Amino acid sequence: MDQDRSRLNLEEPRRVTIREVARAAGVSVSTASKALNEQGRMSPETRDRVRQIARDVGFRPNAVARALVGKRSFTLGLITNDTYGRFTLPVAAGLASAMASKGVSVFLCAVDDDPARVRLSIEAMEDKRVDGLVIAGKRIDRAPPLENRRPAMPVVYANAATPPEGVGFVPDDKRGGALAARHLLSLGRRRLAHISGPEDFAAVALRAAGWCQVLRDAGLEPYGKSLHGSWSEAFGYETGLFLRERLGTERYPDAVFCGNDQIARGLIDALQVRQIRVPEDIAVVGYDNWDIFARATRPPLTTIDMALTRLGECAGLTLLDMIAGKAVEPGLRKLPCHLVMRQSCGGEQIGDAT
Amino acid sequence: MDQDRSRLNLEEPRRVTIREVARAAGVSVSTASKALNEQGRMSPETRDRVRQIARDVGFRPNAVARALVGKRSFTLGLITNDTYGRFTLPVAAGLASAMASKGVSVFLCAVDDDPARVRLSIEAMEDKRVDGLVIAGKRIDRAPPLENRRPAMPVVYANAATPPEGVGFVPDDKRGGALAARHLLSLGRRRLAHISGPEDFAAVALRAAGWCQVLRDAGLEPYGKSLHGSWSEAFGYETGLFLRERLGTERYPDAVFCGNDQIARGLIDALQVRQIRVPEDIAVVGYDNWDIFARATRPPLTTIDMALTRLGECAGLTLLDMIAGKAVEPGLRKLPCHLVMRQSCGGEQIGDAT
DNA sequence: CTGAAAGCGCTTACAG
DNA sequence: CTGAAAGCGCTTACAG
Repeated sequence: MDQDRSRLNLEEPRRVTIREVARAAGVSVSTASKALNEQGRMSPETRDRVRQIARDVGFRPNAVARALVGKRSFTLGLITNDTYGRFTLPVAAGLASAMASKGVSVFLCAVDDDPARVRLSIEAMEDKRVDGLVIAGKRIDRAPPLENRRPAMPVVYANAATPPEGVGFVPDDKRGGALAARHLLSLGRRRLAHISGPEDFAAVALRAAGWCQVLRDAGLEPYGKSLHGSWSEAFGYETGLFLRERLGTERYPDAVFCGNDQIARGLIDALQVRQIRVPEDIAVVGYDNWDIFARATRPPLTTIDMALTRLGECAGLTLLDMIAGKAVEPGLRKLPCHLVMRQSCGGEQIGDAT
Repeated sequence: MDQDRSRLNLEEPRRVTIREVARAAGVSVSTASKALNEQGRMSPETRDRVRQIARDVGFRPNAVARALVGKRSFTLGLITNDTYGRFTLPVAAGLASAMASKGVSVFLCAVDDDPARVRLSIEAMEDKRVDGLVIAGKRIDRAPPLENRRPAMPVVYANAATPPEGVGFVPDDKRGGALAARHLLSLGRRRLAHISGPEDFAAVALRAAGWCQVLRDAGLEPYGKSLHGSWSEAFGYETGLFLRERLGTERYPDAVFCGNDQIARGLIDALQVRQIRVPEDIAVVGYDNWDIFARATRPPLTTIDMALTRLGECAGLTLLDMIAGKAVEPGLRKLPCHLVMRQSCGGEQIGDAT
């Protein structure tokens, strides 16, 4: 056993405790604690001496002990049903990195959509006394199945359905749709078609609503039927092969706004087969700014970015406020999207904003 | 403040402690503890009574207190520099879910490649007394910059460079290359070309080595030069447009093994432009089994799956062994890859293994 | 078989 | 200004 440990360099380092710091400084443990935490009044000399010695011996307070006495663990849980990761990944990255700079660590709980795993995760987070929970999803009208469990700590929702009295953050999809419309109008396009994902997604309706409203404000109607299918290249491709037939229009549209980048890519590939030029004949705007797609499309895709990393940051910072007892209004926060220009719309290329 | 709490349903639930369970059961705290943990000898009656009462009042032991006294936090850290997420995401999912079923939670630390953030993360993990650390990367010949810090707890590397005395898990890329070669040979292909990523990636050399060895054992030489470029569709596409020229061959190959799915997809798109049929004229094998690419390629891609989710699981389970003090041999474990058949090679379609 | 005591490493009133 | 005491919620020897 000792052999094994040494073979793997596992010798437990006997970590230095505050007691040893206190003794080395010739003060009591409580004085050492106060010096280290800048609490209460004390002579600058002893405070500095304690801190210097702590630094010298490499003292680092045991966060577990601190959590036990302080009722704060400086720890958060992230519960997500998006194991596929398209959405949670940027959210998690933004959250973890914003929290790291506040000294807060984040537990990752991947739960699929299994209520039993959700329950287990929440219990684990409760047992470990996390200060708060971020509940993240892959669509804004669903959430991991919490059933009726109300977690014993503050909760913030991120890119997921938020209950009436909860606090949640989602991308402003309506504004995203409006951005796409305004951009295409500004380029002089007038026959504006829309192809999107399944109708039962709230995001689909919101993006379409923002899109339509801008068109109507400009005195236009959406060009042709609005088309719905899976969030896949296959749907975009198959639609692109028979675009006029599907839209029920005589002419081709001169612009298409697609509900995500995959649909946009499939569409563009099919238009190429049909010898239709993008952006000359048809301008295309995608949605998601999923790099790996948007950049690889020929031509590279102009698309809407939902700023999910920022969403993760905001969710975390708000959760920290709630944990600190600050007043936080319940409700849904819609975070701004932005347009990333590449080459699928022509027009001025202001460069790649990513 | 009380208003705020109630508005947000933040009333701190006064969680029940073991002391209350003990009192309700009419025993001492130590007896209650032993009953709950099945430690020591005691009469079945009191044990059952205590446990029943604990269940009734919904007692859940405070994991923080347990960690403090037990020197085990049932907590792991995952440190990754793959914020892009292609590799870490499946690794993290496999790790977190395998650990969850053991009652172990995983902290997510995204560090980019910034040494300062690595140091901060490791210190945070040490302070929080995690039992062990998984260090994950995006390529097998690099790792997050630990500098000379040796973490104060057991470490396992996952899909990252592993130091001589460390324990690491990587996909068996050499065998992956061999699998691709054997598959194409079995389909009767004989002019076998290879296109891969940048030469300085160890994975590139390993895949090529496995590939070449199988060819040589079959009395063949790789067909044409082996080509290297970025891990992108663009490289695959541009190579596909001028395939013979790039390979330096007179005829087209009848099969191409690509270093990743993106290159394969770019290649296939270009071959379509050139009116070359896949798989009839050229069979194509990718690498990664990145769903979103492999399925969307026309035709869907036969490719090598690195089983990264399983890699995350294995890394976690081994780390648990090390934490438990079991003997674990240092060294690199190469985990098997497997071939996923779709339609880019023809041959028997045994179905989609994903 | 059961309980009193000590202790994990820290912080926080409270005396001096 | 400094320290002794109590306590966070548990577990673990050790007596009885």
